[in-house]
This record gives sequence, C-alpha cells and structure tokens, in this order.
Amino acid sequence: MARTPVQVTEDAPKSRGDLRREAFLKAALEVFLEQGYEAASMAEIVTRAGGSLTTLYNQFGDKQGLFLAMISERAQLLTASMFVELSAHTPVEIGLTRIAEQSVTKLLEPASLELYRLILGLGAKFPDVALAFQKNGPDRVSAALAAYLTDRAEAGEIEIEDPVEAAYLFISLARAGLVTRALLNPEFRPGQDDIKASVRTCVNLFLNGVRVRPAT
Amino acid sequence: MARTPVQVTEDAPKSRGDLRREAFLKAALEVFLEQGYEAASMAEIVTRAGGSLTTLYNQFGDKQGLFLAMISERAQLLTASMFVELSAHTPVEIGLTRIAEQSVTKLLEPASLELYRLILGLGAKFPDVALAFQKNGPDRVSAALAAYLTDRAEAGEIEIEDPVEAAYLFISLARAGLVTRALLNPEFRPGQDDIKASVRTCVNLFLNGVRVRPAT
DNA sequence: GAAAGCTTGTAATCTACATTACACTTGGAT
DNA sequence: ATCCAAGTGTAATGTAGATTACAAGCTTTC
Repeated sequence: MARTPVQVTEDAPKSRGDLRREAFLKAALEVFLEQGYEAASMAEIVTRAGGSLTTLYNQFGDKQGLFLAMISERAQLLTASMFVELSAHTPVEIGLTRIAEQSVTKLLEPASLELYRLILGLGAKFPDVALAFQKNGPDRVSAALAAYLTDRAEAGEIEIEDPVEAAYLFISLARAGLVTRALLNPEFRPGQDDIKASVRTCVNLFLNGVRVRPAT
Repeated sequence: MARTPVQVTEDAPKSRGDLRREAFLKAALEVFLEQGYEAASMAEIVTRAGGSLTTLYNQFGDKQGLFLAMISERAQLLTASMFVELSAHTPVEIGLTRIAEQSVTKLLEPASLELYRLILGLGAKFPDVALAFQKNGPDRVSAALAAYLTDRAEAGEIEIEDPVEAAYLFISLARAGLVTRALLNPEFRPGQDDIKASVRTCVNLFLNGVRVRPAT
C-alpha cells in the first residue's frame, strides 16, 4: 500500500508554484472573509500573499476561480474536521454528546463562522457552492449520525421513525443554541463550558422531551 | 441625511414624497436581495422605482442609508407577521404547532429567505443590523413562547428548567428541518404539507424525545 | 550552461458605479 | 395666479478595482 487513499498534507514535493498557490489561498481566505466577495480586492490579496498579480491570475483564471478554489478547499477542511467515529455500541447519550460537542466547537471558531456566513450569503450568485457545501458537510455528518441512530434503535435504546430526519434534527438542535446566535451576533463568544452545557441540554431534550410523564 | 426615522402604515395622506419613498424602498429591496449590498447599483434602483437619482439621494443620504432604511422596514414587517397570540390555556401541542407553522411558513417565503440570507451575510460590515434584527425578530418570538411555556409548565403539562432556553431551542428545532435546508439550497421549496409534517415531527420530538420508555 | 517556461513589478486599460452639479419643471399652499 | 420647496433628467467627477500588457529575472531541465 503506497499511500492513504484520501487527501491533503502531502508534504514532500512543494514546488515553488505550490507554495505560491498555498499562500494565495490563505490570503484569499482572509480577505474574502473580512470583506465579502464583492468588496474583496485581488490586489489586496496579492499584497498579503506576496508574489504577483500576474501569477495569481495565471493560477486561478479570475476572481471567481480563486474564490471557488478557496471555498472548496476550506469547506473540505471544515467538514473533515467535524467527523467523529461512532461505534455502534456506544450508548446513545455518549455518542450524541461527542458528535455534538465536536461539531459545535468546530463551528464556533471564528474562521468557521465566517466561512459559513460567507457561504450563506452567496445566495443567487454561485448556487453551486452552497449546495456542494451542504452535500459534503452537513449531509455527510447527518448520514453518519443516522447510521448510528439506526444501530441504537435496533439495540432498543431509542425509538425513531426516520433516522435521517432525526439525525438532521439533532444536529440542527445542537447547533441552534449557540451557533445561530453567534452567526447573528459577533460579540457572542461562548466558551467550552457553555458548549458543554448547551450540548447537555440538547441531548437531554432530544432523548426525553419536555413532557411530564407519570412517575416510574 | 435621511428623513424622519419613524414608520408605519398611516394611510391617509400619502404625499408625493411618500409615494416616491415607498417606490424607492420597494425597488431597493428587490435589487439588494438580487445582487447583494455591494453589487447593487443605485442607478438600477432608480430605474426600477422611477423618479430620479437626485431624489433618491435627498431622501436617504447615501447607499448605506437606503440600505439600512430598507432592512429595518423589512425586518419589522417580517417579524411582525410571525406573531401568534397564545392563550395561556391552549394545550401545549396546539400552541407549539401553531407558532411553529406560522413562523416556518413565513420564513420559507422566498422574500424572507433572501432577506435572512442578506442579513446573515452582512457580517463584519453593519454589525448593528444583524443585532437589531435578532432583537426585534427571533428574540421577541422566543420571549413570547417562553412566557407561554412557563404557563404550561405551571399547569403541570411540561417540565423545563429554563423556559427561555427551551423556547429558543424549540424555535430553532422547528426552523432547522426546512429553513436551514432551504437557505443552502434554493431549489428546495417545501409545500404546506411538508411544513405540517415537519412541524408535527418537531413538536413530537420536543415533547417526548426519542428514548424508549417503559410501557405505561 | 542555455533555452523554455514560470515569476515578478509596474504600469496601462477599461468599466462600473457612487456621488454631485446644474438647469429646468411641477404640485400645491398662500 | 404666484411662489417655493421638492422633484426630474442629464451629464459631470472621481475613485476603485478587475484584467492585461510588458519587460525583465529566476529555475529547471536537458
């Protein structure tokens, strides 16, 4: 077996061009996040990355090309970092807590929030980007969670009609508390403790609901 | 320098200026939603609204002034239309279902989605807008729901620790299924039936959770 | 070690607006 | 009827930024 089937982090070759490309993408990330697509300027990106405008155009064609390349690279990194392997035998409380803490923590990082904002804001322009992001990101996390929920349902621990729907709802619930607030309010910066507390509430709600039930 | 900061539905006088103002705001809404803040052009707005560039500038000062006026008017309309009066005596299933259907239906209208997208996308620029939107919109709906939940908890129907948090989570849960998907995917256009089904699932989850419990 | 092919820096081009200036018209209160 | 504030159309003005052109300077490969 030569190398891992997946991506990233090949470190050996790094030709000059590759280095340039990385620097461009990094600077592009910064500038696009700070200013938004329209307001970002190619010259500014070159200034931060070093290198020359000409090279930038040679590598990415035009502003849109650079933007798409940057977004797809980042979306990949972001969603990859949200994965958690869930053994079918992990008790459901633990499994849900782990997946929720992991993805909420990651999403609350400023860089993630801003990327998310940027993607949401794209709207009519670049409809593909948002779609691709959803397919690679949220949908894949949901799918993994759905499989896990199915296992736990078979183990008799929980009872759900549609695991995919349930998975999606759980993820949304977990994100809702903090991430949605943070999206609208840049001041709002919850710490690890807030995250744990919020996740606990969500897991509990997801499992038990709020209805009063007869004493056991 | 914009004009009077105030608002609302007085219908009698409608001077020439008021008509112009309305036309400008309507056209501004269209253009900003279609193109985003940066890409929208003042000239385009005048073309659609009729009237003259000069008048537009006289009424709103500059592009930012027009934008803020438009956003605040729209945010107000949107959130106002999301209100539902909940009597303290309505059974919790009914109350939750009504509030969820109402707000999800409203939010799924294309105009609402795009406004929401625009606001989310603002980010660093105009941090106030997003904040004001949250205060006037989501927060007020949550507050109303929280009061209702408190009533129902006192009636012994449900059991919650923090009504405000619970209200917020319920709203998020209700929106999560359809609205979040629709935000990322413009193709996704659920109908009234989908909404009802989704809300039913959410209400049920919120009340009962998914955990299997001992037979009564 | 020299040609071929990227890179670089800088300086055009070309557009697309925001914003103003101006000269003129018009609605409606006096 | 008259007058004034507000509205109109058109044409500056000025800036900003995408995209290209050009004339050199490195790197790499044969």
